Parts: sequence; structure tokens; C-alpha cells
Amino acid sequence: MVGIKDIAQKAGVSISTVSYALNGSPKVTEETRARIQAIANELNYVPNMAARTLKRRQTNIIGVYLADYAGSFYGELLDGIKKGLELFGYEMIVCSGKKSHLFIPERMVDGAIILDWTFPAKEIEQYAQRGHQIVVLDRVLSHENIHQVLLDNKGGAALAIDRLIAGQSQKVFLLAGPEKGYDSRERLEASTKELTRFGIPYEVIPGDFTEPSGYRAAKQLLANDPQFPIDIFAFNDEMAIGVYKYVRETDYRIGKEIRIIGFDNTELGAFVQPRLATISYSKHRWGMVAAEKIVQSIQGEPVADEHIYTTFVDGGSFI
Amino acid sequence: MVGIKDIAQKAGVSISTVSYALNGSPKVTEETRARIQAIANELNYVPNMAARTLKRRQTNIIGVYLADYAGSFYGELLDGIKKGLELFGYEMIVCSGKKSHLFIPERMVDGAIILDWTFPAKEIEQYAQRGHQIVVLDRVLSHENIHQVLLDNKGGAALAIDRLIAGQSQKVFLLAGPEKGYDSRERLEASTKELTRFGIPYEVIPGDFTEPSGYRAAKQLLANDPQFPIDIFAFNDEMAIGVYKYVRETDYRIGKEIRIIGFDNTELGAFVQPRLATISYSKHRWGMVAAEKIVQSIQGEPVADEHIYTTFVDGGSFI
DNA sequence: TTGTAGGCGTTATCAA
DNA sequence: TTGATAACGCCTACAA
Repeated sequence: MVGIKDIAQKAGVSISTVSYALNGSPKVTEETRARIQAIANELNYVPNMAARTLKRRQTNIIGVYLADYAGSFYGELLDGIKKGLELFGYEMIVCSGKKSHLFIPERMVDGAIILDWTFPAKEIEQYAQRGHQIVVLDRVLSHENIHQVLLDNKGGAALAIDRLIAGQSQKVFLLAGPEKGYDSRERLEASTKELTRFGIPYEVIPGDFTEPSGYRAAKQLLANDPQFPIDIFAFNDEMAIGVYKYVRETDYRIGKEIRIIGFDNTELGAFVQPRLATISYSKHRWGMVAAEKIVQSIQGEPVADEHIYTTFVDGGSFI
Repeated sequence: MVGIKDIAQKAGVSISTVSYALNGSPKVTEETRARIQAIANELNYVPNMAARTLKRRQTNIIGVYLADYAGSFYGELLDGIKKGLELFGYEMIVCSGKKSHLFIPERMVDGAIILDWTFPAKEIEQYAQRGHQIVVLDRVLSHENIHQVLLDNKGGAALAIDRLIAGQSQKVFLLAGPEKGYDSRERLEASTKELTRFGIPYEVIPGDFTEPSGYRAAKQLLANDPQFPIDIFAFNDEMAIGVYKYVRETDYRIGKEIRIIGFDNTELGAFVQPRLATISYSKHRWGMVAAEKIVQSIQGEPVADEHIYTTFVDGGSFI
């Protein structure tokens, strides 16, 4: 491995001079700087990250933690985070799985962005307590080193419910996500509140944000001699797609006997026929804002929590 | 930050004893080992990765390089890689973008798995030349430090063409991917060879593996007063979906006037109606094998290049 | 069984 | 403007 020592030797200077030159310090002549740079290039020198990190105590890398890599959902979000971090000279690495959590206390990353319901809150708080900066996208945690960029779940749910009501719905089935999950809880709370306000009866059907759970829910709903139309607000598009799948096996039609609104505006929802009506938000922006927040908090600037707002997307699945 | 020094002090022993104890060396009493471990836990000690790496000269991290994070395509593959690496005690980080390439020469990662046509071959070879181990999934590079786990593109293409021929196709439109891309080139070569062998006329339509390029291709095909049925072999599912999108805007029907076979067996292709006939392979296995190869080559074991085989998946889009 | 000390490759503080 | 040198936190001969 070629290090600054080799360069120093070849250039006939000391290692500190090399270090200065390579780091663009004004303490060396432009001439020697150029000469040393040339030698460095010639030798294909690349600084050893471990050594540099050991000394500087920062890596300029942000870790993004996801529960899994499935679904086209994450694509745009990661893109947004990456673009955002680039603006500040940070690199992004994407991690998943328990062991990679250690990157945080090990100081392999300067900060973390978490969208992973699998990541225990206790653990996050512990890292924050040790002084690590963290931005969470899927929960609320109160700590000076933790900040959040959250979806406006309540606003989104209210949008969906308002549409259902405008569509003369007589009863609404709320196809919920995991009970302990923040997003699902918020959507549920806002939905029931809004429905109650308008005096519309509703029923909560448990789900877990996966397609199969949507499929099962649809099966169950149609098995019980239902009253049509059946109006469903699925707390994410994936479960809504599961409903489509089951309904497709019957003679019922989405948008007629079964009316449904999703949440997330995924690619698949936009492709199915009829198009899935859903709640949309900019995943790209979400990522950009998260990146901005983590950098700000690392740099010790004051950072305010922020929300990502939602809009309603029309689709043939509802009216 | 709490280091072994702090532990040593609190335990009243030297730092080396702590190091030995924490690393399970047989050079310390089980008793002191337990005592030191207890103190380490109490102090929430986590080893500093930079320092450890500097000394050990390895991180036990493999970098996976992707062109982007889009599409559900990568989900299973990454899952396979992660699972595979776990078996050998390695962690995975997912990277994208030019700057993260530096992780390789910087020794931030012990090895790299590359599926990123954006990553210049020259650069890969350069890193290999410096002694870094690399596994590529999307090209053939000849170097002792580079190994490949490739799709059996030719076999897959032949499968598709054989079906088309069995379906009495009179002419086949080959909807190709990027010209310089390895996968597309292989599929094209095998397709034309097979078609020529059977004396079936064909026409190559340029595309770039994106949905819009499939859409455009369909538009173009249908504009020229074509002869039905139009038989298409799209070199990936995404472009095939583009074809679906355009056809849907017309009165023609997929599976009737337009018959099409894709490649990749993506989730979306399985969902559309009629189901997209396509070439399938195990992305999970692909990842597992890639993981195995990179670890083997890091550990200096002999490693043989391997192929991932394909199968045909029936769908209403063809016959 | 435990302690001392040198070194991993850089950076940064002093002197020169 | 440069050079010698001490950290950074951990590992590991070698010595005790």
C-alpha cells in the first residue's frame, strides 16, 4: 500500500509537508504542492480512510437504515437523501440488519437516518444519549440528538376520509397496518376521528402493510354477505393491491362493488386498472429534507422538525 | 468516548489485558475476562472501528454497487447477498454514485460486488490491479482479482425464442437494451443466432431497458401498418410493461394482436393482465452466490466463475 | 497470567 | 516554508 510516507520519500520532503500539500494547506509553496500532487497521482495514492478517520474523528458518511430493500418505495426516497447529502459533501451508505446498527457507536457513520420499524426505539435513544446524531422518519422520539421528518399521516388520512364521505359512503372499512407502527397508528387515529365527526360507521380490519394481508382482508370482507358498495381505506398501496388481487378472482369490480383508496402512491398503484386512488407525497423531497436535517444537526445548527405534506390522487378505484 | 483505556483503569489492569479479554484470548483467566467484560458492558464500550481497522487492515464489510435504487428488482438480490455474507460474518453496505467508489481503494470495504453499468471497467480493473477483490454481475473482466457471477443470458434468450417459434411466429421484433451493455448484447446475440438457425425473420428495435423506451417502441411498431400478430421479445420486463402501457391506449390486445415475452420476471410483470410471459431466474440465489464468491476470493480460496440459470414463465401475453 | 511498548497511516502542533 | 513528533484507539509480539 502506498502511503504519504512513500510520497515523502520519493519527493524528498517530510511526511508533514506531503500531508499539507495534499490537503491544500496554504503552508506550502504552490510549486511543491503541484510536485507532490503529481507524485501522488503517479503512485496512485489514495488516503487510508481508517487512519484519517481515527485522527479526524469523522467519516463524512451518513448511514441510512431500512427494514429491507423490497419494493420500489425506497428508490425515490434514497435518491432524495443521496442528492441532499451530496450538497453538503456527505456520502450515503444504505444498511439493513441488526449488526449494521453498530456502525453508529463505532463511529463508522457520522449520523443516521432511520426508516426501519425493526430498529428498537430504546436502541436509538441509547445512541443519541451517547452523542450520536439521528434523524428518524417513522416515529417520534424526544431527545436533543434525535430529530424527525415525518409524513403528515393525519392530513393524508383526513383527505382520504373526506373523499369517502363526499362519495356518499355509508360505512368505511379501515384496512390498518401494524398496531405498534407509528404511521398506521396516526392514520387510524385521524381516520376514526374524522369518521366520527361525520357520523359515518366504520370497522377496522387488521393488516400489516403487506400485500397478502390486503388479500386476506378482501377475502374476509366478501365472505360475509356484505352490503355493496364496500368502501375501503387501505393504509398503504401494497395492501390495496392485495385487495385488487383477491377481487380479481371474483366477479366483483374495483371501483364498482368495491371502492378503495390507498396510501403512498406507488408505481404499481398507478399501473393497475382501474388506477388506484391514493394519498401521495414527494418521497424525493422527504429524502432531501431528511438529509438536510441530519447534516444540520451534525453541524450543531438548530434544527426544527418538519412534516411532508400529502395530496389526494384520483383514480378509478374510487368513483 | 470510552475506550479500552477507561476499562483498564476501572478494572485496575493494563490495556492489553483488556484487549485480550475482549477478544477472547486464552491468555487471560476466565475470571478476569468476565470481570472486564462486565465493566465493558457497564461502560457501554464499543470498539472504535477506525482504530481497529487501521490495525487489522480489514473491515469485514462488503460494498455492493448499484446504478440506482429504483425498481423492486434489487430487493431480492440484495437480500440474497446480505444473507450470503452473513454466513461468513461479513456486513453489507449498499452504495451508489461515483464518490463511493473510493471506498474500495480507501479500504473501507474488504471487497466489492458490482451491478452497475455506470461503473467504468477501467476503474474496476485498476482497483483489481491494486489488489482489491471484486465480483461483477454485469460484465466479463479478465483479472485474477475479478470474478463474475453472470446470468445465463444466452440460455434465457434461447428459451424465449424457442417459445416464439413454437408459437408459429412469422417474424420477431427484438426490443433490445443499451448497446454497450453486456446483458443486452448477450441476449441479442443468442436471439439472432437462434432465429437465424430456424430461418425466422427478425428486426431489432433499439431500447434502453426503461419503460418509456418500451412505450415508444410499441408506438412505432403500431404506427407502421403492421401485420398481426406482432411478436415481441423484450429484453427486460420493464420495457415490456412500456409496451403494455401503449397498447392499453389502443384497441389492440396483449396476447392477441400483440404477443410479447419479457425477461427478469419482475413483480409488475406478474401482476399485469394478461400476465407477462417472461424469463425468470432466482435473484436471491444470484445474490447468495455473489456473496460466496467475494468471500472466497478475499480469503484466497480458488473461485470459479458461475452462471445463474433461467427458466421460462408462462403468461397470457404470449399464447 | 499480565504489563510494556511499538506500530497501523494520518493529522496537527510545535520548532526550526 | 518545512520537518520532527506526538497523538488517534486498538492490537500483539515480547518481556516480566
